[in-house]
Amino acid sequence: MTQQRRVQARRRAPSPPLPGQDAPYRPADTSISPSGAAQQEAGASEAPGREDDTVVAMEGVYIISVAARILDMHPQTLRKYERLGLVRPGRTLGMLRLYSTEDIRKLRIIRHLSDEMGLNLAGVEFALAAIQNLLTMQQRLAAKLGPEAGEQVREELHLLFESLNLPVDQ
Amino acid sequence: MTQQRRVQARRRAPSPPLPGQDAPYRPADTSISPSGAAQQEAGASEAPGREDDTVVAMEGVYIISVAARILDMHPQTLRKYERLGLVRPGRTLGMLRLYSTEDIRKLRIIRHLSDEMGLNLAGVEFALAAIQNLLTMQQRLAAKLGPEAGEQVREELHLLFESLNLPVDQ
DNA sequence: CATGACTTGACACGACTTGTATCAAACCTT
DNA sequence: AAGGTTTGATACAAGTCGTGTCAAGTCATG
Repeated sequence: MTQQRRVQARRRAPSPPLPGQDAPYRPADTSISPSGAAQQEAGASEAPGREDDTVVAMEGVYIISVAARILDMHPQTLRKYERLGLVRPGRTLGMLRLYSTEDIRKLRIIRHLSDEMGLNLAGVEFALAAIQNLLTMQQRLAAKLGPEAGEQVREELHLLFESLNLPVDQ
Repeated sequence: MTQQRRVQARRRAPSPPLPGQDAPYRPADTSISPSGAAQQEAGASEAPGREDDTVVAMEGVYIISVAARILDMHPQTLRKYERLGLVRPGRTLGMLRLYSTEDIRKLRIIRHLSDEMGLNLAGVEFALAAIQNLLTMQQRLAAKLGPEAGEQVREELHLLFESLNLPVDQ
């Protein structure tokens, strides 16, 4: 009843747009995806002027500066998340990080768990593991119990995610 | 692979057994349970000399000092948890907190989530809600799909809790 | 080859969280 | 009435976490 929210809403924009060396624009080439593709797509999703959550999903990979812009997160934060094992972006031949759209989606969930729900990184790790395990559990149950029971399980899981404020699209 | 553990193991015994006023022994009477019952039972589960997790479950209620001794947690910590809505102990007529064995069990889970797994309190709240919702989901599915499918669900949930390191006995 | 732009890892700082210590006041039992 | 305990409030120390900064390395371009 009392149950205060304890949402801190730290992070996010205490810093003016100072041109510090860590929020650049044009990425180095990738040597994996067709040369320059990441750069192009990143530019495309930035140009329309919409700023945050509702960026249209696009296929492709992004180097860290572009991924950071898309997510509105600090590049150092993304690096730290990788060090802690929360995400695992690919690498170019030159060892540059490459964030896939799947990584971006995962990072959005991480951002929600951290900012909106106030979890620390251990909690984020736990929640991600829980989501992952629940989804595979759903698969197994559907395989074992047949399609209609599987559908019931899917519905229940949907309700669960909803009541836990987990933005999982299944 | 790299994936370091990030277990901090803070709390727990940086303080010598100084006789500060907040770790007493004999509780005040309760006026709800038969007079002195809490005290007796607390004494019983302490006397055998075993110290921590494997205390045999007993029915009864405990005032905060006894509960704190049983759990090896600081009374102030228990009060703070109540303020945050994590536990909701009963009260005597004189407003003393009364912790049931169910509360004790819940507090053990909280302690595990916090100490062993490193979750902050927001994460603990999330995990507790997840556990609760999963258990009621299990009930609903068993009711809808019948006993054998219900048993399958129960098994899957057991595996889930296990792989998430959640000490839930179901 | 030289230059510029960018990323990399490492370190440090400030804000916040959290368990614990401390205090005066109120309560209960002897 | 006296002693012991709980209560709520406040304060402090240690840890967490996002972010700023730096030198060194990599890559494309002129």
